[in-house]
Amino acid sequence: MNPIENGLSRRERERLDRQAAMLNAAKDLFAEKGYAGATLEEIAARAEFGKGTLYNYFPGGKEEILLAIFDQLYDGLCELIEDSFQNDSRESFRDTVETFVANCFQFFYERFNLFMILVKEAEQLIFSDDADRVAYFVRQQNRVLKTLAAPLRLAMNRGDLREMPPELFANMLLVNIKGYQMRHCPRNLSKPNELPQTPTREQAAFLTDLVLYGASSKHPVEVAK
Amino acid sequence: MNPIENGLSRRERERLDRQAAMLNAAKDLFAEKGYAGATLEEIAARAEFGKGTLYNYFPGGKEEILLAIFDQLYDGLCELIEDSFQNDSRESFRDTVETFVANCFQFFYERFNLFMILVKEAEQLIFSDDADRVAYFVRQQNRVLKTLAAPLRLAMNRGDLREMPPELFANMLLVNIKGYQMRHCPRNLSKPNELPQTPTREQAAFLTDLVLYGASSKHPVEVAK
DNA sequence: CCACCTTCTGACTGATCGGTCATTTTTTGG
DNA sequence: CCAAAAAATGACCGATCAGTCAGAAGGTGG
Repeated sequence: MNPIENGLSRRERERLDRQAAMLNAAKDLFAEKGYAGATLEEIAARAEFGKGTLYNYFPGGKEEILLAIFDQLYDGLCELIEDSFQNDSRESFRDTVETFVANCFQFFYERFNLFMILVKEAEQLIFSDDADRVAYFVRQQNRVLKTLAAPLRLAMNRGDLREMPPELFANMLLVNIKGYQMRHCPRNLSKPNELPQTPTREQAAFLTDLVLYGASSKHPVEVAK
Repeated sequence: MNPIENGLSRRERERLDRQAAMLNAAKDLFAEKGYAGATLEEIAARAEFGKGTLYNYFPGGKEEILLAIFDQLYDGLCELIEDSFQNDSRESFRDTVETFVANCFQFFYERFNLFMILVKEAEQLIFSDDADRVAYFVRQQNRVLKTLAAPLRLAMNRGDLREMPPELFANMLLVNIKGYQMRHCPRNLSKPNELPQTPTREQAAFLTDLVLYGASSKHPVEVAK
């Protein structure tokens, strides 16, 4: 057996590469034609595989592919949370939150078409009577909540936030971001001559102040120091 | 034959009522499950007809139903334009435009789910290689443009707008409204405990000022009188 | 009440597409 | 270079659904 490189054999790495290629093809086609409109044959063709090969990598078929894309999305969100709250403490907690909110907007913006599809499909799936699928979404939701609750807990310990169950504020924050995004969703027409690019920083600041100065234990004037 | 009432026989009125019921069922189901996801059988069932009956009213089948919904949408938009520019001259041209913009936002808001579907399907259809379908959208587009250009022409004659081809400004206005809407699209989750309802009036004012004081021949201070 | 005509209907058909699997192709280890 | 294992493939199958049509239901006018 060949020596192992960064923990994975060549076989395993190639397998992951192929899976990723399939997922990218699927993401493109879902964004273009919707979940129902994209056929497995097209997805396979775009990834340069036969249709049957998809089933070597995703035995659960089309739905497993969709859920794998959800996994990526939730993974990306958790990573984004961790990165945003990477506390080098050079900025105030308020600015850290603003950065986090802006990062969320950016994250959403880069995936607009896909995101809209996924929201729609998620709503479809989560209201199905299949307990497994419902459980899947609950699990993912909780994972994100826990990830965000951790740095919020620290902020509470530092006195930056009023004392409360951190998951509660995590949920409030996420709900506000999603609500704001859904109200202010941009269109990534990938035409460079469209409306100006992501003017979301001041929106992030606005939302941050809104959420924070009802939850922060300090009054805005104190914070301005 | 029975006497005619408001230009239509009972037969004709009943026929139109049934068509309308079918279209409403289709709109609901398209908004709920997307165009691909809604089946003709469901649409027929919701309108309380057999599937075959749909074809008496829409011989072109599912696509004709979709296009009929587009017709309603374009009709509604033209009507909205005419209503908004109903010139009783009691308000300034700027305020008339603001009202028009706000009405557009409202119009969009009331149809959000359906609108998103339609935008998606329109993009799908308009990039098909079927010349008839492309022609249909071009025709509808021009109809709206003409309707809006008429009052703009009058405004130019009154000196409220700089001289230019009115269709040009009509197009600019519509493009801006649509662009703004797509960036600020709300979610009609029909849950009353969601974010506040349609706070779009000040957004309309903002967009109006933006569009107008690059196109108005008068400087803002002059207008303020 | 009947004959005719319109409207309605849902069983049927053909096409599409998700999913399967026997066969072919490629890779691996000796 | 070969045999065996792994991976890839696309013809095939069954389900779904848009669209058809022969016949039922209902209404109309004489």
